[in-house]
Amino acid sequence: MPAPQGPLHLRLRNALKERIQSGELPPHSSLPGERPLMAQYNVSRATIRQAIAELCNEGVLYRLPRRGTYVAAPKFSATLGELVGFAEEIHQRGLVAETTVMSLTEAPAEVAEAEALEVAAGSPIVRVERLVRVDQAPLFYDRTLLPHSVGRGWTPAEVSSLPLYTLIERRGVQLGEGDQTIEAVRATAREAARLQVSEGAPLLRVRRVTRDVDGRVVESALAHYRSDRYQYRLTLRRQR
Amino acid sequence: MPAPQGPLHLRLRNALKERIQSGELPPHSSLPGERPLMAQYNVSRATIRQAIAELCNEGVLYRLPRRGTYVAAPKFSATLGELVGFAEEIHQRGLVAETTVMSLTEAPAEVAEAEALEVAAGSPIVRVERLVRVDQAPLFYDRTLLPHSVGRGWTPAEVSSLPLYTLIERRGVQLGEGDQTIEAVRATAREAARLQVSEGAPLLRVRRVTRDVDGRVVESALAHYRSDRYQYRLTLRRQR
DNA sequence: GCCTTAGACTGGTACCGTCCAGTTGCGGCA
DNA sequence: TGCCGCAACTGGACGGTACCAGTCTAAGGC
Repeated sequence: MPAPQGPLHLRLRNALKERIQSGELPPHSSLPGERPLMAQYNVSRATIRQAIAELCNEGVLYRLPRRGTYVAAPKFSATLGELVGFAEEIHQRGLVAETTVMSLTEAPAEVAEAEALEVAAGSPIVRVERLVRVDQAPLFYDRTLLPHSVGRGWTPAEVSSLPLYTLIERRGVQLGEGDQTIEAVRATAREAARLQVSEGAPLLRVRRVTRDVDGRVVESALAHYRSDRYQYRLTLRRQR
Repeated sequence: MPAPQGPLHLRLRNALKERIQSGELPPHSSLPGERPLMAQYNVSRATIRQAIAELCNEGVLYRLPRRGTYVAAPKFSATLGELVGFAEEIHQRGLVAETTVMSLTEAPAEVAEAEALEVAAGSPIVRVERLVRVDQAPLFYDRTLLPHSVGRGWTPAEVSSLPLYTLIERRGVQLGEGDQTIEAVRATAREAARLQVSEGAPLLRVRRVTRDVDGRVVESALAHYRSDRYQYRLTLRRQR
C-alpha cells in the first residue's frame, strides 16, 4: 500500500473511525484496551491515548475509567458546537448552493459598521451582499462586513464560488469563536421581494460576529432565512 | 504549605488559569515555552502539554505551531456549545422566571409522541406544559414529553420551581447530547392568546430532543418564544 | 451452591528520552 | 545601512517505562 501520510495519531484516529463507521465496532461496544491496541497497531500507548482522546472530544467514543473505552451512540448532527459559515453549512448538508453576489464594495466604515467590526469609524472595510439559492428558490440573503485586511481584493467570482470562511482562512486568519443570535422576524417588503415570499412572512434572522483567536472581529454577518425552507439545527453536549 | 491535592496536571492547569485571571498573563501575551515551564514547575513536559491541551480545549489558551502558546481573549458567552435547559438558560442570564404548570399528566403515548421519544406506542409517558413569564409578561410556552421512567412521580410544585434538567439528573440520568432545531413561525390564534401577542406575530419555535449518554431519548420538547422578548444566543468555536 | 478473594485486567498519571520542521532574532558580511 | 544565513527556540510527534486504584472474573474455600 502507498504508505498513508500524516502523523501516526491522526492515521490511527481515522483507522478507528472507519472501524466504527463500517459497523465492525457497533455503538456501546467496548474498544480493545489501550495495551492490546499498542500491539495491534504497533504504536506507543501515548499515541493510542492521543487518538482516543481526540475521538472522545469529537463525541465518537467515551471512556469509563477502569472499565474501558466504548463507542458512543451515533451523532445526530455533524455540527456539534462547531463554528461553520452559512455556505459551508449548506454544503455540509449535501446541498448545492448557487450564490449571487449582489454587491461587493470596499469603502470607509460608517459608524454602525465600525462598531460592529470594532474598528475606528472611517476605517476601510469590505461589504458583501449575497443571495443564496438552493434548488432554484431563494434560501437566504446575507450582508457581511469584513475589515479591509481580511476582505481586501476579493472578486465577485471568488465570493460566489467559495465559502467566506475559506477565503478568510486563506488570508492566514485563524478563526476562533463566533457569537450568534437568532430571532424570528416578519419579512419587510424589500426582504419579501428578495426572498420571493409574501410580506410579513416569518424569517429567521441570524446575526453573527466571528473573531479570530486573538479576539479581533473578522466578520460581522446578518442573514435572513426563509423559514419555510430552512431550520437552524445544532447539537449541544452536556458538560460533565 | 498544605500540599494541594489532585493530579499534577490539574493543579498545573489551575495554577496557569490563576496566573491568567490575576492579570499576570494578559490576553494575547505569550506563555513561557514548554521547556522553561518544566523547570519552573518541576514537572515533565508531558504533564505540561496535558495541562495546556486542556486549557486550549476550554478556549483559555491557543497555540500557534512553532511560534508559541498564547492567552486567548476572554470568552464572550458562558455557554459555549453547552447543552442547557430552557429554565436553566433563563437563570444563567440572571433573570427570574415564574413558571406556571398548565398541565402535568401521565398517560400512554400516542403514535406521534411515541415516535418522538423512540418508545413503543402506548408506553407510559409524562407530559408537561408550562408557561414561563419574566417580568410579568409571557416569554415562552413549552410542551415537554418524557419517558415514564424519567418523569414519573413529579409534582407541579417541583416542575414549576426547578429546571427540568435538574429533575432529570436527580433521577440518575446522565445527560448526553441535545439536538435542537430552530425555526420562525407565525403565532396561531391559540399561541397568540397564551403569549399575549397578536395573531401572526413572529415566534421562535425550538424543538429539542435530549438523549442520555447511551443515546436513549430522555426528553422531547417543543417551545414557542415571543420573538420580541427573546433571541436565541450561542457561541461556537472553530475546529482546528 | 454460595461467598470470598486473588489476580488479571482497565484507564489515569507521571516520568524519561529523541527527533523534526518551521519561526525568529541576531550577528556578520557586502 | 541593509540584506542574509545560521543558531536558538518553538510546539509536534514519537518511543519507552513505571506505578496506582478501581473493576471484573474466575478459582478456590466453606
